Amino acid sequence: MPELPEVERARAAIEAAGLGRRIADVDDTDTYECRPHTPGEIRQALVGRALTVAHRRGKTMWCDTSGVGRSRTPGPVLGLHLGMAGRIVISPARVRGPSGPADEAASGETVEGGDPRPRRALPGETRWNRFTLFFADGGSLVLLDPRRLGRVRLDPAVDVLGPDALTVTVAQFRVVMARGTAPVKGRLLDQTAIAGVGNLLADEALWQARIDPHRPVQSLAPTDVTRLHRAVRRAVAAAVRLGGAHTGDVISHRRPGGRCPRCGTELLHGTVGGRSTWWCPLEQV
DNA sequence: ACTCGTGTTAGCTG
DNA sequence: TCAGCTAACACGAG
Repeated sequence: MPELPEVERARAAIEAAGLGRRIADVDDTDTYECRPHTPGEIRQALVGRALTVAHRRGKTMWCDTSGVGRSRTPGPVLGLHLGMAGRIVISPARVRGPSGPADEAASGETVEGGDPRPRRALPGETRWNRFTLFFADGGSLVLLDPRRLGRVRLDPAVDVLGPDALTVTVAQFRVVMARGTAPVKGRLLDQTAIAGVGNLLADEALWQARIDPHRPVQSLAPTDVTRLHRAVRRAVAAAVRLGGAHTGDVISHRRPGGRCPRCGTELLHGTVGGRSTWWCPLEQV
């Protein structure tokens, strides 16, 4: 799951529970998740530092890091991407009991980011842990990612992303939609055009705006573009508020036999912009 | 067994 | 050179 709303939830979790904790060790040995870094490279760069700020643009997160010890020179930026199935789990500091760390009691609560829906992973399940920051206080920040399409990397390129979908202005949106022949859904999914719209949010916004996902961007009238801009921002904001991209009005109807929640027409299914797409053939024109 | 997929990107094509 | 498209990635879920 993650689209922008789930990533924002993960960012907020890091902000709430992951900042200012000294990094004592790092498990960066998953060569898929940490590509193109080699095992030990991220560990070497981060041990002794702490995360200081958690940022997000679209579906990409990145954290600033502190200097080591008393050094004021900041460390590298830690980029985090949840891919298609990633989650962030942050566990609290452990309180050392009189007989040592073995009988610690947790202080505070485990904080999660990413898709909030329940899943099958058993408590204590670690096989999907792809990257871990072990804090000096005994807690940790873990990136879980069954599908291994997430990415952890130092100093990620953020400037290649388009404006964030939550805050994109209508002027920026017009520029993005002004050129080319791509289907409008494909353009919405292009992270260098607009950052943060994934497959579900794209279907939801196009349905809200009553625009056929196949329409070439150049064929959109100015009123279509302004309507779509509003629909994108509203759909993303509502999904952030409600807890995920799956909360959209049309999303639960994206299945064989599913009908348009407004007019009852059976939704059509196809591939647009390389992704599975559902739309109302009567209203989306 | 087999298909699908809420993301990204290298590589191909016109 | 560039926009657009496809396959591949990796692996769980139905």
